[in-house]
Amino acid sequence: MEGESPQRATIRDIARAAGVSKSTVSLVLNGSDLVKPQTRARVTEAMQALGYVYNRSAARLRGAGNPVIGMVINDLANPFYTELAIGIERGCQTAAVVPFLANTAESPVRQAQVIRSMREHGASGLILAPALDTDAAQLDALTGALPVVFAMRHPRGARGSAVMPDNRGGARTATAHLIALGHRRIAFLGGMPGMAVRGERQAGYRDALRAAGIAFDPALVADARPTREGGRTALAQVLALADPPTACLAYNDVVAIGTLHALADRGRVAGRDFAVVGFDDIAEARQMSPPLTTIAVNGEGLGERAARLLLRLIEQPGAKDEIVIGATQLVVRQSCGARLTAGAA
Amino acid sequence: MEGESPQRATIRDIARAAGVSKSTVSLVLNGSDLVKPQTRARVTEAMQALGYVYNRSAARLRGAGNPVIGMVINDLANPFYTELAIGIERGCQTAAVVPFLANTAESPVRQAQVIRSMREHGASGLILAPALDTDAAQLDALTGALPVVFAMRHPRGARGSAVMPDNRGGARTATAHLIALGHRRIAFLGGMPGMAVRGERQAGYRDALRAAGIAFDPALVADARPTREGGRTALAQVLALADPPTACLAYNDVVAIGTLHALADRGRVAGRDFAVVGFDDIAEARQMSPPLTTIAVNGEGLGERAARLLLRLIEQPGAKDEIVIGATQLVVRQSCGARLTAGAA
DNA sequence: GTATAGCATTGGATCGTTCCAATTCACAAG
DNA sequence: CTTGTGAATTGGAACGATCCAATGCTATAC
Repeated sequence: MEGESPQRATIRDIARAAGVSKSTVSLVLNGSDLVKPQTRARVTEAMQALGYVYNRSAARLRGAGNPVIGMVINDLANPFYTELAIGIERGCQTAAVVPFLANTAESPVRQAQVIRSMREHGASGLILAPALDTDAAQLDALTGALPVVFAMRHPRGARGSAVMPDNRGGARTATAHLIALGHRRIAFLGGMPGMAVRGERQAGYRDALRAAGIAFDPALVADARPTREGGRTALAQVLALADPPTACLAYNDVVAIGTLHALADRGRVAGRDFAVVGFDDIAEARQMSPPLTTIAVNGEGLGERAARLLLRLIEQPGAKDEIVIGATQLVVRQSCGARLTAGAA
Repeated sequence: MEGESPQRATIRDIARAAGVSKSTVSLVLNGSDLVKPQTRARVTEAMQALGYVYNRSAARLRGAGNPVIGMVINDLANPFYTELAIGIERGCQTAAVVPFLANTAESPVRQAQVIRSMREHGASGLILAPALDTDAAQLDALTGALPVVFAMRHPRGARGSAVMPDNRGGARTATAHLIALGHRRIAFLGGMPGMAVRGERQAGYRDALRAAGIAFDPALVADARPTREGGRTALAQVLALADPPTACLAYNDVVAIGTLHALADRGRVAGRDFAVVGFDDIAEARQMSPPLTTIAVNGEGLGERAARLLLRLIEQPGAKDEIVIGATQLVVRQSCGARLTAGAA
């Protein structure tokens, strides 16, 4: 088994081996029906024998080949974004499109590198879950004329389409649910000031308070990084108040899970001693003890829609940008205590 | 602001605009010090003005440019693999290498597509956390002569280097720890028959039992998918035994977390009523209530080492394949009840 | 003035594919 | 025997970069 493949085989090598011209090999590669079946067979056989690997770089140079799209995700360590990415991949699978994934870990610098790299590799479109503090002007310069679909966050003023959940409506529903369960002092936990999504969710929270005639108390809003750890510290902060809350809406599920654990640490039972509602409905939420009541945004579905929207934008370069707002749904499990109430009623 | 960039600018366009030849532009792009600073300035300015984007496809055709490597991960929904991916990215960041990430969701079919696609895009090396049931011969055919580093799993007989934790040793240590805490009936929960990693961890488990003179009881081994849900069902299965265990070693942290929740559901306190030890030490383990005792494998560190190993293999094409076994470490938290014992002693 | 450097720049062939226009081929119709 | 037709195949010029060998330039030494 000497000399397996010193140099990558090219279509010329295949052509020589199959006794045809390189043009014919190219036709076979592109599935043209102009090639006689018998010839096609000889060519594919030669490709097999020589271990031929298609060279997309060469093809793209001629402007041919399937489009490549890039997904640039701000935080793959957050299960929600993993679900989003999986949805995007599924949306690409039907079309003959190759998605490339990159994680920016919330770093705008890394984000810039990654976007540049994807453009250099010839990406014909981008799905972007932008890092925090992304500068819209800088981003516009970076993405140039490429079609862009933002997911979850839309940097104020940046050019591009967007797919996002109804943050404000979802938070309003969640808060109203807690109010209906009899709570009056409801905390809003997690997320940092300046995060746009958090702003929207907080607005929904205040909508519901206002509608119920409950005064907004800034002391009940605890800033914290959107992590499990953040959920723990945020809960600790509001429980230390002289007049502590009896319930909370968390910025997202990861934060909510942190508060659930923090409650358990204190020997308090979520859903009985304190009500918790999350946001996102990641797969994990259902597995908690008690299972987490939350607002389902259907991350995979949003990803799939983002992918399809991007594909359409690539197909029709003239198309107008579009904002898609996904519906949300309250999923009542046990961390909010609704079942107890229902049982008592 | 008409006619922004109808066609992507090429080095010829830059050359014309800067009044130099395309060769000079190329030299500037590659940071050659042969170019007069003043000329370089004129060229970079022109690139700025025309919004020039480097075309890697063209460069690679000539065999130039930074290498691209692919990371093919079997399950990004498992936080452990997310940590691994983040480590790999960090390992690439120092070198001027662009990592591309893809998720196979444990599907060998998808894995084959993804590997093919990465080769076609000119990847010069692969880091592969292979899907379950990956066929070694088929994989060899797919990866061809590319340098490959397997992470976590090494399909029996497949060509390539590997970076893996000391599964057997870690499981032995974990089990010995439970035995030292006084447990005699210790379950092994989660994972499916045929999973190589599980086989190794189970071997370590049996090593420790044997060393302590405890008979292995097959009834204490519960198969289940390696998910939170799997952890729940596996625990339920062994707790239903006539002679139930008092402790368990979980196949991995995700499974362990499932068992923790299942215990809480039954009103039992992990670490007091039942001891749980996990495997991997994902970030989440520390956040549990009670915090999870587990075997730390340092996923990010393994990823970083895999990246560096691959880079070396790419540099020196003649280099021998290498197997790296990472040390593991027992991290004692509270789910095993050790602290109680320590307090009582 | 010519020779001798060495620095800075440049033309052109090349990488592996696509795709257009041109060619070959087989065969039926005139 | 020529002509026409459509199917099958082919040669060659691109695409946008790299990089070698060749050239132009400037300044100094003789």
